[in-house]
Amino acid sequence: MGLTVTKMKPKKSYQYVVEQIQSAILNGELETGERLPPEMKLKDMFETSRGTVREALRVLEQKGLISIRTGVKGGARVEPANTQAMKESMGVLIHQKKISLEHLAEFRALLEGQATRQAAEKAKSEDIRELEGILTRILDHAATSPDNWDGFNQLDALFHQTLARIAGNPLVEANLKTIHENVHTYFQQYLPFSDDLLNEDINDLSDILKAVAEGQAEKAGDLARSHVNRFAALMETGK
Amino acid sequence: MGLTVTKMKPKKSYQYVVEQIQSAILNGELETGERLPPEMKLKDMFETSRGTVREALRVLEQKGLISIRTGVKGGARVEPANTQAMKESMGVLIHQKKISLEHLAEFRALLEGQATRQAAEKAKSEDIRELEGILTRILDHAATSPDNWDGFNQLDALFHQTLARIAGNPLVEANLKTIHENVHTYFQQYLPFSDDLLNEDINDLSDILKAVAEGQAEKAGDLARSHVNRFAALMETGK
DNA sequence: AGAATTAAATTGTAGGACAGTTAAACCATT
DNA sequence: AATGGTTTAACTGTCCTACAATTTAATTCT
Repeated sequence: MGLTVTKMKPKKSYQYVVEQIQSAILNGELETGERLPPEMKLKDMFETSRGTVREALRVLEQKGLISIRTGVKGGARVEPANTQAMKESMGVLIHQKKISLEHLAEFRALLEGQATRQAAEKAKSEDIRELEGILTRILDHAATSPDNWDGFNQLDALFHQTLARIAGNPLVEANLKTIHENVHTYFQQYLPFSDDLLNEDINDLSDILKAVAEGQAEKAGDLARSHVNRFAALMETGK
Repeated sequence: MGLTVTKMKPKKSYQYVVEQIQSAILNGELETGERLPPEMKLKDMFETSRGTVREALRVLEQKGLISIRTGVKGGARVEPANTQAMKESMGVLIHQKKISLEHLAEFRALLEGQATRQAAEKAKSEDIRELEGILTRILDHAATSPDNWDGFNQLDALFHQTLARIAGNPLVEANLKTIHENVHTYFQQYLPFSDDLLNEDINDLSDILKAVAEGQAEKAGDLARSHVNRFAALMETGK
């Protein structure tokens, strides 16, 4: 019985609208920032009702492909590529306990390791300067407002995201960004602030930067991995 | 100037509906499979219009939290947790960022390596049997319809996805599935069929399975990585 | 020139009507 | 008593119309 069938379920009409607008966006027929026709016009173009068009627009909005504003010159505009939808769906999965802190940390360690290793291979001198700049800001921050744990974490994430950008693979970059955002949102609570922790983190980042600057790819990757793993372990034990 | 503000943009009313239903689902107040009230009832409960309720339901549907059926006993039902929405948004990103075959392959090799290594660590005897079953089907397929390249690729993907499932990290699993789908859709063209290729692939999979069955994690991971890299290189050269 | 007002374009929300879909209840025929 | 067809009722799917709210641009007033 090698027969395979696909269910013949008729598409709802808003789906046609979604599909066509989506592929226009993905194919570049609609450029980033470009304005879509108003709902009334779309309704005529697709020969459907305004309600149907609006349902389609809601879906496209949720997918992060467009944003909508009211008023004259308002309407739907094509959004630049962003990880918002991915972040949200990962957040939902975390809530649903389909993804645990362990899963997140494991995946993160894998990606940070890869990103850092590649960054060490590819980094140009201006990249190194950029990383140094971020590290300086972190040191500043630690010196001036050492109890602003949140701002500190944002700088830490920026450091890692910059490494990912330097590494040059947008898939790694996007996934890491999503993970950072979700760790921040859901698991920050588990990592209480302490002076030791802050210094430990700064030391780790310095070591990583040093290895990257010297082009020691394997070492840089290993440092990044163990850095992530160590902090994840702290979160899991709750201290 | 350490003042940070969040814009006061009034929420649209469908968003209140989305939020409340979403948190009811995530908090478990609405159980998986449970039926939501019909649109008319929801409209009354939220004191809004049916159109607004429908826009909210579209968003929840897109988020993968509910599914909707027509007819009596139809309506919105809470979906089990799934990675559909995440895969979709990642797929969109791959398109939008025009991610190259190289980046895709690099990322894939990283994930397949990790998944296969972990599968080797965790696989139970029934997992091994399942993989053997898939390999048998592949051999069958090669024997009976050796020129059905497409069906062959699907089985190959199934083998890798099963490894990912055994590995047990849903993030790795979802990412790999997305990549398989996209490789399948966009790059099939670049890898023309040949008998040698097919045999090579079957040999690779056998070796991987052997290493997994013997619990040789590092070896299994390395085999998977080089397997992916070799095929990616073939695609890039166009033959 | 600058401030206040009005106008116009466009989405947001509400309500009503009817068509399409499906599960279940009912009925008829063998 | 099973089988098969028909009706009914509970829903979603689609369309239409009307008006409120929001925002930019144009106009008028001082």
